[in-house]
Amino acid sequence: MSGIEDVASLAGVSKATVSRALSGRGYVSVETRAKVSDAAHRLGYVVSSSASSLVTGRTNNVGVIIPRINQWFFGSILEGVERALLDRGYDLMLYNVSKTVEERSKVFEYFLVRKRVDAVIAVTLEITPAETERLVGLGKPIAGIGGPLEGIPTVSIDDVAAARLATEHLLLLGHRDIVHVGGDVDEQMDFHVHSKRLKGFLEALTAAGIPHDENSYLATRFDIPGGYRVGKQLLGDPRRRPTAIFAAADEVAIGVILAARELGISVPDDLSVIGIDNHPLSDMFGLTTVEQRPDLQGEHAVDWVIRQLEQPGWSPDAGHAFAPTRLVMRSSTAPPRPRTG
Amino acid sequence: MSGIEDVASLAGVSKATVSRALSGRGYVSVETRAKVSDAAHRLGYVVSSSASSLVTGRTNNVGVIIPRINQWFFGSILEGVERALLDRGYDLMLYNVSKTVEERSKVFEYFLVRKRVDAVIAVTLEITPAETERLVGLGKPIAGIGGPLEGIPTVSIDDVAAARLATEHLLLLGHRDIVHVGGDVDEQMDFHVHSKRLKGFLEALTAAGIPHDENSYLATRFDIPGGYRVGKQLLGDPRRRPTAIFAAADEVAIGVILAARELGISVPDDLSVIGIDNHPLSDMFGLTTVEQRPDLQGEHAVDWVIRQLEQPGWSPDAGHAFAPTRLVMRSSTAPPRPRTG
DNA sequence: CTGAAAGCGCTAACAG
DNA sequence: CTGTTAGCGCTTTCAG
Repeated sequence: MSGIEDVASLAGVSKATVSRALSGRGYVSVETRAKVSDAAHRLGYVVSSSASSLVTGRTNNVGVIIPRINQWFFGSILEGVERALLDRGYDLMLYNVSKTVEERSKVFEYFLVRKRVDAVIAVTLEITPAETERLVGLGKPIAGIGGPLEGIPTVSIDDVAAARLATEHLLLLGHRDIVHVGGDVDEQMDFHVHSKRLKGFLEALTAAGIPHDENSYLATRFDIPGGYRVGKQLLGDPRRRPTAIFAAADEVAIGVILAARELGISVPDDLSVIGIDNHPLSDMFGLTTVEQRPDLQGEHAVDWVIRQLEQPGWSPDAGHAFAPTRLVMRSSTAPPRPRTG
Repeated sequence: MSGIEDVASLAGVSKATVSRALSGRGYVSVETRAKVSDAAHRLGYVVSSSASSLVTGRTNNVGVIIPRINQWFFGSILEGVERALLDRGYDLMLYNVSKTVEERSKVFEYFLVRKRVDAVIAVTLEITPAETERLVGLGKPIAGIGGPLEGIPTVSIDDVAAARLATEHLLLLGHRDIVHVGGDVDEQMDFHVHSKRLKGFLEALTAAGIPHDENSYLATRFDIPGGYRVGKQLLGDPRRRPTAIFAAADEVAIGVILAARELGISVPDDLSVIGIDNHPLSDMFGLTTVEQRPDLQGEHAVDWVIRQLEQPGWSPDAGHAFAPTRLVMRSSTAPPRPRTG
């Protein structure tokens, strides 16, 4: 494995010139540059990142803290972040951190501090003020995705607006008897998501002058089995059955649809269902949904931190950016069936 | 950010002693060690990984090359690898590499070589001999998960045996008319998986003296919509309908079940279905399956590379290890319905 | 535009 | 058991 010295002597220049030629920093004549990169190529030379980091203080690494991987939302974020990072020449250091305190502290106290990363992207992390302080104290660019993090710029969709949009769609179709199935407070996502989506739902109902009570809302796990379970329970009794359900996530909505099918309830004839996400399976189930693009949110966060890295002094205008959403209409919604009798 | 020098002077010892005390390498008296770690703690000192890597040549980083993230099998592997790595004090550098040549070469030629990783774990990568050579040429421990990689130790389940097990289960129940739904050759996983599972299927049929022809096998995408599509097509015509289907992955099996339900075909009364994976959704669909644990495969690969790192000279006995599988029986399989008439 | 020299912060002999 | 010393491989002034 050849070093900069080898390249220098093969090219007939000094180490300094090789460094300048290869890194692009500083003036090098065109022909010298050519000679150098030729020599580097022939030797298969590649800079030692440790040596280079040692002197520059930059690692070209971005740490990503994410609570889980094997779930569409999180996986998509990770894919988006990864792509964006690789594109820009950075490496991605993955920290899959669950909610257990020890694991978290291990990452916060130990891994992240070892001068291994230039910046940090935190995904839907509900962190304590102390942890935030620690992160910020590193003096490194940080961006969050998902929940708002006090004192850290974050990107997410506008959960309230998305929920309102979904609810309004049902309202516009003529539904009056709508139930919202949201997420469990201490499961999966940070709870802001759940409360905000509920808020948007209630706002839309209120604006339309539709009354609601505690039966208008149900919580369950944010996955297909969670939706299925709640669907069975909610749709089992024909007298209590709403004409439409707004699920806070597509997976939940799909679970509801599966439950409805098993109960012989036709979607959308007897029941309209709408979700949020545009999950890959949603198309197959004809699910109407408010699309969010976690991968783009990931890219956005990457842009932020890299910009801060490359233009020192720059910082995001606002503490928070909203990623776009849009309504994707499919066959799971329709006007309520006119009452017979 | 204080350096080793600061700790040394606060503790009243030399830099070398600090290094020894904190890294655990070399002899240090108990009391000195205490003094040193106390000082380090008070200063919030943490080694500079670049400096340390520069001299030791070790980065405490393991690179993971994986073709996709947002799919149960791959996500589970990644979770398993991540957990194992963090446990052992290593960081994980993620390279999400699709099949496009440019992306791959970028990783192989550039990222991996920058002395950034001590070892590499390659997940279901079908790499060219040249790429293998490049990887091996790095002189770093490598392990593969999934497809066998020529010249690289790998871990995977025994696909042939797993498929045989699934098929034998159906056979034992009395099924004679079984169709295998496998994966598209140029989709998703490397094609060895598909051909091996087909092989196991055919072996079991042959051993049982059951004839098969080209209609015994169908390929589709390894996901729920893929299974659904093929299910609709295969089950649409009552005269061609088999009594059982062995899907090469649970997601495909679930798609088949959904298709069957829509066609009014009862599972398992009219059709038995079995898959491979034990996907989280399988329970909900009552799917009988051959369980594989991608997370454990990930841990196994981590063990291998770390062992090589920590005991130089050690190498896996065999070029390949089989991860365990087991049959998880649920309600989607039953004896074929006795012929009427 | 290029070269010489001085480290970046740590570890690994080697003596003591 | 501990200190001294010499780099690891690069980048960056600072002169030319």
